[in-house]
Amino acid sequence: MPDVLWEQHQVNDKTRIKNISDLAKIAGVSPGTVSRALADTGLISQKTRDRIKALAREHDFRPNIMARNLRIQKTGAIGVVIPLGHETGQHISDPFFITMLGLLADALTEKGYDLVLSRVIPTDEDWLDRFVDSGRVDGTIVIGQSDQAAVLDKVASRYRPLVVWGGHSAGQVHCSVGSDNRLGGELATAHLIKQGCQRLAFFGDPNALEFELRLQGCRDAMKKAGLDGDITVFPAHLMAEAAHPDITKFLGSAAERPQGIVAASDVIAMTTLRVLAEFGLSVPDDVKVIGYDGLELTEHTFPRLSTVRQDLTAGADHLVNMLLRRIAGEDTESVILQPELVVRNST
Amino acid sequence: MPDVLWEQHQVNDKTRIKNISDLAKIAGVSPGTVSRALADTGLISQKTRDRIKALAREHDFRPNIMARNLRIQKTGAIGVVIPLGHETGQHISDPFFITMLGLLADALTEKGYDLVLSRVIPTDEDWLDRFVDSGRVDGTIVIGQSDQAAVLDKVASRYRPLVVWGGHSAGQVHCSVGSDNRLGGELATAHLIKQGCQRLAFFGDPNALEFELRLQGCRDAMKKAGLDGDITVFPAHLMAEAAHPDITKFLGSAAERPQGIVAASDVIAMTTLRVLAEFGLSVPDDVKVIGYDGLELTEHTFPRLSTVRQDLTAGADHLVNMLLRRIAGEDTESVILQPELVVRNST
DNA sequence: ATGTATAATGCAATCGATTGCAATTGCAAG
DNA sequence: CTTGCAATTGCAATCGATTGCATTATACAT
Repeated sequence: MPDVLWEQHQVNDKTRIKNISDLAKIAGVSPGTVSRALADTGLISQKTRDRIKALAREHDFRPNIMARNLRIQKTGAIGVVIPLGHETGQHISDPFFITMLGLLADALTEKGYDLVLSRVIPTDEDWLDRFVDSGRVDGTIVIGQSDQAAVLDKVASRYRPLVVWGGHSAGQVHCSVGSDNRLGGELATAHLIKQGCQRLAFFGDPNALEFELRLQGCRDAMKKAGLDGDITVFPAHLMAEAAHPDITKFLGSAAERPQGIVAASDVIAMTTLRVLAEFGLSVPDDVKVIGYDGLELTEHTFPRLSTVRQDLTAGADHLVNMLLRRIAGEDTESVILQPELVVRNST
Repeated sequence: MPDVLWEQHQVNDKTRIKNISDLAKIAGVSPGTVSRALADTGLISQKTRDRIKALAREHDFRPNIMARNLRIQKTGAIGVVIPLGHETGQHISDPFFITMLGLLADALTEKGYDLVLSRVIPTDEDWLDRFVDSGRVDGTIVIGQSDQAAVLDKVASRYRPLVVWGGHSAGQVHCSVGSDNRLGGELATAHLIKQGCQRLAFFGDPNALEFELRLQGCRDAMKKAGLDGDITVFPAHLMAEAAHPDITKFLGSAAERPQGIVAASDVIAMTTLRVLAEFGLSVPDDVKVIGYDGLELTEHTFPRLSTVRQDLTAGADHLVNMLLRRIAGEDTESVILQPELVVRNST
């Protein structure tokens, strides 16, 4: 351990290159030249450029990013914000967010951007303004509209580099990427009906835009199948911990137990599966359950969960590509991806 | 006074306030005064301070963060990096990472720091140097040592603001926070033995430091129980997708099927549960399985998974508190948290 | 050589906020 | 009405890299 301290001293008292001017001095050129050499503009002769780069490597010097950012007026970072609007207790560790976040991290890293993560609980209607105006990021990706569609529209009308993962509704101002939630809901419901379900329930809070759309899809399917009566809507919480007691109560007291349950998300579906098991009900024999999202964890439930898969990888790629185009000043249209029915053992 | 207001509106309608000098101009003071007023240094008289703040709000002006960062030589951001070393295919969406990430996001946000996320696949031994020297962050949290303990030690010897989630081993240079992995492994194994298991297996790759420690704990427990023969070590992959075929093969061909399985992580345990179900084996009757981490998802498996819980919330809090202290120049000791045995239905 | 075109480099002004120090104002006591 | 001291405010130099424009070095042709 003493050696360590000693080493530090050694390194420190030798010529410590702290900025471009220092390097310029020992290279015998001007700071501007160093800057250009390091930046690989074609303006500097091969020879001096190599020499400067070698020196930089030798002293392991890296240009100060803050100064660079200030000068070029860019941060090199993209903000990813997760609004937890319609569900105050909701946690960022929701598997869906997390999956999306990981994919975005990969896509952004590949493009050379940093990802700054922000979990926001919308308290007033300026939360997004504050974030985008903070000057910390060059662009912003919002994951999920929650119940904040109005805020998103407001900001989008003045702030270009903004894209949103979520549903698309008529007249929407902000640019979004998401699956066709209504179609997805219809696929799920039609499948349940085909499996013989008549009494259906929808587990999820329609205050979230995407869930609302999925629910509409459910109704579409029922209409097409000529089923009368409405689907029972139960606004289950998003988080498993919170949803479990709710769903238990609902299923325990429901006068007529639904034969088929469309869950608004895989996490809700998983929780439902567990509650049903606790009631001693068999899935899919007694009740059929289908999820939504197509997360990897649906492979590991028992029984394996049928679901409506959204291609999140493609979605993440779209989000970052479109965002970069918007940063570059281009205009972009919202993208609606095709959802895909995945039939496994729970239906 | 009226003239002033009128003038202000003129300005407001026409030119946007871009920087502190603009605001200083319309306030009739110097830029320095504006800076001090907005920063709430006690140096500016109540009256002018209020006036300036009001103007700032009116024009919704916020000082440029990049300029501020450059001047005060701080970024206001903390890097969180996830090295995916011993497992190239491993994905950031691993539930454990994600959970930790969410907790860190909360803790950092609360302290006023941004979180910049970086997923790194260590290709050479300079990956961490590059990150910490990039100048984008004031400090760095590494989640998981993976097989990169040497790199962490190297960087830690010269870069103070670094803390690591993971195991603690003798002579370790970097400052870490983590549970007592060896004890945790022992707890899990002792529990299995107490439930009557004799032939045991450990699922997980000991190349990762934490897993190695957990495995040592397993051996400790066996020794204490006087069991002869070693525990069978099977280096299952971390990701469920990759682990599933592996485990299937292993359990299908193992001459003597283990009676108890200690999984190095909850995710591995979950996958094991699924494979066993597919073999038609009953848990816990035929085989007992215990996980490690105590993630929330273990509540939702079937059967509910016994596991060794690490208090990740406390861990995250320690990580950020210690990091902030290190940034402030203090020294900190590694922290070892107590793991806790959680017995549910899989053992 | 001499001129000219072109490739390399240097110069100095930015980007916008912070802050040590100097200058001013305010206020009270003399 | 000074003088003195403290409370405010202004001035100007930073922080470090980038870049338009000016200038010098090099190459090539005549």
